[in-house]
Amino acid sequence: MYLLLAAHADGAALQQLTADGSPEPSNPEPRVVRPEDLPGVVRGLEERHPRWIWHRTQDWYPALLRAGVELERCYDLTLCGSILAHSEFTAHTGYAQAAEKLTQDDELPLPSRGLQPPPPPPEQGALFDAPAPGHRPGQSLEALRAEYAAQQEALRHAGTAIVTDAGRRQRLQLLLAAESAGAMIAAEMQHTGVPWREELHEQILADYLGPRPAPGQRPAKLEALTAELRRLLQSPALNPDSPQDLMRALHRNGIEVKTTRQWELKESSHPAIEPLLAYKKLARLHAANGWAWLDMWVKDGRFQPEYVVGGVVSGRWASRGGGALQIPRQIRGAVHADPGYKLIVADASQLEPRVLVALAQDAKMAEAARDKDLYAGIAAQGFGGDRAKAKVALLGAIYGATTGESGRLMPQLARTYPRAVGFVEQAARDGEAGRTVTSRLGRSSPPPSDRWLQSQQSTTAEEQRRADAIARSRGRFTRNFVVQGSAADWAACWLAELRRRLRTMRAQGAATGELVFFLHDEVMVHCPENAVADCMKAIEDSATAAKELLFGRIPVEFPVSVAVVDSYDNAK
DNA sequence: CTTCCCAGCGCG
DNA sequence: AAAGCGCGCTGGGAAG
Repeated sequence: MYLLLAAHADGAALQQLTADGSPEPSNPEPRVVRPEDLPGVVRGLEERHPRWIWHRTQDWYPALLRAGVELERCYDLTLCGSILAHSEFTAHTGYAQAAEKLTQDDELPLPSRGLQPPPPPPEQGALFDAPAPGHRPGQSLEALRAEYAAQQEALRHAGTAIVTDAGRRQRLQLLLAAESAGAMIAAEMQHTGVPWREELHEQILADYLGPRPAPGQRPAKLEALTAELRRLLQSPALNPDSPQDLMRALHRNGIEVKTTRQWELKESSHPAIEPLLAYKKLARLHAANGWAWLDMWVKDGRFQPEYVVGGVVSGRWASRGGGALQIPRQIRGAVHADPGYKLIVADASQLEPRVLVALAQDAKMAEAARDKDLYAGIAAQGFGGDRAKAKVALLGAIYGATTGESGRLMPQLARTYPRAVGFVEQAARDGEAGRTVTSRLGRSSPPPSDRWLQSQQSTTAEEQRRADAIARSRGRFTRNFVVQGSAADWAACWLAELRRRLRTMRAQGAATGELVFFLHDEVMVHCPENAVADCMKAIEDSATAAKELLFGRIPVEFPVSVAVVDSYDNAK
């Protein structure tokens, strides 16, 4: 059952659709629901397990969650439209071509075609008080119905320009489902929040920085280090937070650095370097995750960041507010389970290299990937047992390293694994030549930038040199895109499978945990102690399911390492 | 005064 | 030990 939910002047409009996006013949008339009635109506309809179709999950779902309504599945027209408009699998369809034309004409697409920046978060409670999110032309029930029908039509023809390919269609359909599930999970995780103990955070800050200072003041430890630096560098007014100021002071003392980055500073043995590095470390903690951050972002024991699904071209999520995807190790001790609960922290081990093995179908590397430690397996096969070397070489292949040790190891890696290396090399050549590349499930890289297109017109030798640099830069991007994007495909499926299993457990009346955090290849479940074993199994089963959804039954393992802890800093 | 960009560093 | 990919956030500092 498919239910389209759209904004309406009097609240919301609902219409039942068929799978291809036509009005359901037995019940074709839309129904208008007043805002205050919407949660109850939606809750009632949910019993029929519909797929909710809406312009953006962010428009509707947060407010429904606040009203206590959780839903099973949805179809996010904006996120799916963005994928379909750019995917190579649908590039030959009218849908993608219309989107392309809109881009060229520089018009605002309907409803989005993935070209809009992410929307600002809706006002608290605004949905049910005001006439609805985005009551705008182009987002009427009829416009959204037509959009859904157009997307389904494009999906039906997924394949190549010559032939519709059931495998590609299935993968793309899976991606759309996983992306939409991701949008729901993002809203649910924001609603739930990460369990965060303010007093533990404050204790960490006090240990590192000293007591909380007055606003605008440096904490005691930073103040002391500043005084020491001023003395050692004979610069009484030095502001160590100013790179320019700092650079001048270093030069006056014969420390000839070109930047003030940590690694360059470490080259020098001047006595001021050690306190300077200490200062930088602590200043970062104070500025990024200090008392101001705690005041701003943690309320009632929960950190509730906004996740931006589709915020990264590769399919990874981004986040907005609070730096949710950059929680530093220093303060992870503040992430702490509630009494009677545990945190289950699981991450996919060496995900990107394993994804490369599967993409390239490199049988030799697959042998190495049967090891729990893929790098050790590779080291044994081609690097004389030197794990560090194997790791640097493989990551270098995925990122496109050209210089340094990583670059030097590439020939050796290519000899041992011609298929795997050949796969990323091909992606790099495609990117250099201005072609797009595509993840396993069908998310394609953006077309070449204007800069790249401009550079193709180069005439002089100097221009040609710059054009080559631009092409190589795009090559590194597309080389990485196929791996990072397919890893994001896998992670999206993992997350969606896990959510489904956790919901099933709860529906069966079992104790179960809640997803509270997701970070590229890592999930955190906040879980009653008596449900830990079942949740761990769900996490592991979901990882296997994700692998098979992407690649079928292939002899490559995607192991997850799982830690059951009270506190995030004990998770590894 | 506000707005924008950069350097630097946190995460994967 | 950094570099090769992808992000967000901060303070400083320049531009408007």
